[in-house]
Amino acid sequence: MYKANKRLYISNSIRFDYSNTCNLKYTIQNLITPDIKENFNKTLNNIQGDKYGTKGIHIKELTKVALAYFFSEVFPENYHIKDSYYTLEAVKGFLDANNLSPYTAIHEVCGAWFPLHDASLFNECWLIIQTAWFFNSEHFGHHQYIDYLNYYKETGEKLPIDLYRYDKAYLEKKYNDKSKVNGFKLVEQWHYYILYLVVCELELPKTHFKSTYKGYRDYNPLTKCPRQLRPLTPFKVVECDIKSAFPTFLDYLFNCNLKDEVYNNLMRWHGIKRSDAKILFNKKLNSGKYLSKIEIIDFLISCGYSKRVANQITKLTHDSNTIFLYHMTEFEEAAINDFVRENNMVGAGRLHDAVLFIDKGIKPFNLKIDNDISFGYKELNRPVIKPFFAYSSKHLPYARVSALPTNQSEFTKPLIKRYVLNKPNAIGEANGFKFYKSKYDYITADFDCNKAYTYNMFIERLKTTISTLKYLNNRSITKQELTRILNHIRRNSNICFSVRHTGRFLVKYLNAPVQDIEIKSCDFALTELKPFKTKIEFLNAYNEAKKQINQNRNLYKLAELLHTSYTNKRLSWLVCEFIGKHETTNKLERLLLGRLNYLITGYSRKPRQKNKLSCTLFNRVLYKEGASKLSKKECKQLKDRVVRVKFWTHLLSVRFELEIVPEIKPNKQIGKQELNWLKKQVGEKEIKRLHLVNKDEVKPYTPNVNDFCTDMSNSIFNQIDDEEAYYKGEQFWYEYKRFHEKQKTA
DNA sequence: CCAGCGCTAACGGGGTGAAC
DNA sequence: GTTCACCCCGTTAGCGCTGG
Repeated sequence: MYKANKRLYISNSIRFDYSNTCNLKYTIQNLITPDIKENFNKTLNNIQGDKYGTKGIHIKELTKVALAYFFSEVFPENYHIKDSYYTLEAVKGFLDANNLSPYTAIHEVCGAWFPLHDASLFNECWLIIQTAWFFNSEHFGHHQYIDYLNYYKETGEKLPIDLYRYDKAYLEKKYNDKSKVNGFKLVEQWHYYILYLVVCELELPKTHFKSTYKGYRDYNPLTKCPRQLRPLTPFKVVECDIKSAFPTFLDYLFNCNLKDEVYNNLMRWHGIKRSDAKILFNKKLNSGKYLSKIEIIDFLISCGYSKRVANQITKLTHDSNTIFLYHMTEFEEAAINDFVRENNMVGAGRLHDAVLFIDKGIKPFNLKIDNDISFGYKELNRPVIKPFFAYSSKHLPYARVSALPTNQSEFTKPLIKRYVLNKPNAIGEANGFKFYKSKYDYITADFDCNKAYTYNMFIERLKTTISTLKYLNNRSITKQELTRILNHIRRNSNICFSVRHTGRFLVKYLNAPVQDIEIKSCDFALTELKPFKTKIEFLNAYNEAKKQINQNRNLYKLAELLHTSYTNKRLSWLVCEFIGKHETTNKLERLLLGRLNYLITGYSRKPRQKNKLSCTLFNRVLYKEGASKLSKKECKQLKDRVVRVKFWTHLLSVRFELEIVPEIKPNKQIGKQELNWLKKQVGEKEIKRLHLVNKDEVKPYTPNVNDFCTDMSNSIFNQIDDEEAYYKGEQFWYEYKRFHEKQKTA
């Protein structure tokens, strides 16, 4: 049984002395010099082609310079270059992941996305590295066409024709040729064909390529490459050829309109294929030496020409000065030149009546020139779309990677990504977080891409996202929006996957019915968009926010307790439970409570039930109950304590903007003493919590409960997700006013 | 049937040196 | 001194590839 023949026909002259996975760190680093750009440019302009004996630079050397240019000018400088990056395979991976060139690679390699620089020689670098990788890859150096011919010539047996995947008639025709097939030669032609395309595209000098001009035609490496091998390039190639070239020129010359009909008539008349019709037509017209004018006129009439025109054509076939072919190629050259000029195709290479060029994604060509000559547009190859999935290890700037772009302008129409189902009351807001009394429910289409997924999990997550977006927006997302999302993930996360393949796979789910929607719940939200750099940073901020809110809440509770007691003139032992287990969390509140209780009752611990009355400050001082029993000294001390309690009550009332009881007038001197005492206990920083924040420091925009269900598309809560990162330069206090208002109305 | 180029085997001319 | 085998080297025919 015939096995796939993977014999390589790579001759020494084109062989590379390193593979795609060879680590070239030392070589590359030695080539990185301050004048790398000039060096790369100089080397490019001296590229060796198929001309024997000239001293151009071989592609394998040029590639090393291109790699040095890549790491010097294209690779972002703020990323660490790992040793494993110094290979052709890795660099191609980076170029494929973030392709800033207009070209399209046929084979995509799995690589991390980096913000590459669009350096001045990026396109040159891209083409050289893609080409070099291709020459070293499994896709180059063998082909079924070569294998089949070679096997036949060596053994005299034909390999199974039904397994042949290309033009079988063409192969059969080649079997009949008696010559020896040199696979090495064919592959060399293939090699120089690709290099010549690159040289044309980049407008490099062709001094090291064999190219001769004769009979209005240009004989270059393109004309030497077998037709079967021409679509096999590292990049997308397009061919534009003149439709029915010679009949078109005859039409133009003799003012008739047959064109394609000529070949059609011959095909019908003789029952032959189009390619054979072409040969027959030219065979006859080239036979001026052997055939009489009458014979040729008869033939032309059978093609569909009128007698008058047929007669005029024989003037060309029987021209003693110039052969018929040159009459045609003169037109051919003019037509090609016009086509190239009109479409401004500087990078195109001529192949007789056609031009070949590396595809740059620009399609609207002027395919008809000089009114009558029309050109065909044919893509010789298309990208091979294969799935791949892996994780890269590049450093990510943020702890959480959102699957959906945060910037609304990424989408043509605004997309709702998140929807909050109910609105609980807020407890408070600090450090960019907002906490709620209870958990609230929400639906989100987003997910964290900075987590480890298997390929299947990842696809399922994306399907859920598509479904949820459809549910939230009441419409299916478009193909473009899907591509934007996939590109966003590829760009910002460590997940390496084929955007082309995944996109193509997911397209069929765009219009699928909505799946079960997952409802999540959470008791906090974020008020800012800027991302955290690490997970611990998020947790620290989250905990800090919780702490600040709890502290404020504790202090407010104390203030309120004191205030109401004072208002009701029932000032006795204060009982207040604080949130927070950690010693430092509510040290200030506990100290203050202890101090107040001491001032009010004279005890540092809660007195026994029976002494309750005697321990109330107001009972004894304000109402002067039993005051006569006290000594003068005791009276003075009691009055002093009243002043101190008054001070605290005033301070806390101002702090939380409570309505101040009229008779309270703080003594500034005593107040200073009290504050100094507390400062000694808890420190300067903590004391600040007792004072209202400067109004200017408060952020102008503060989201409120109305943000939730009113205008969904503009609400900040529908743009960001929990944990969606945020960063604030300076810690700030967020006062409690809003919370206080909520408490009142609740 | 025409054109081009590249490659290779075959051919043929000229020089050389051994054998007669 | 003549002859002939042999080598070197340049030319050429034939076949490969392309285009119509």
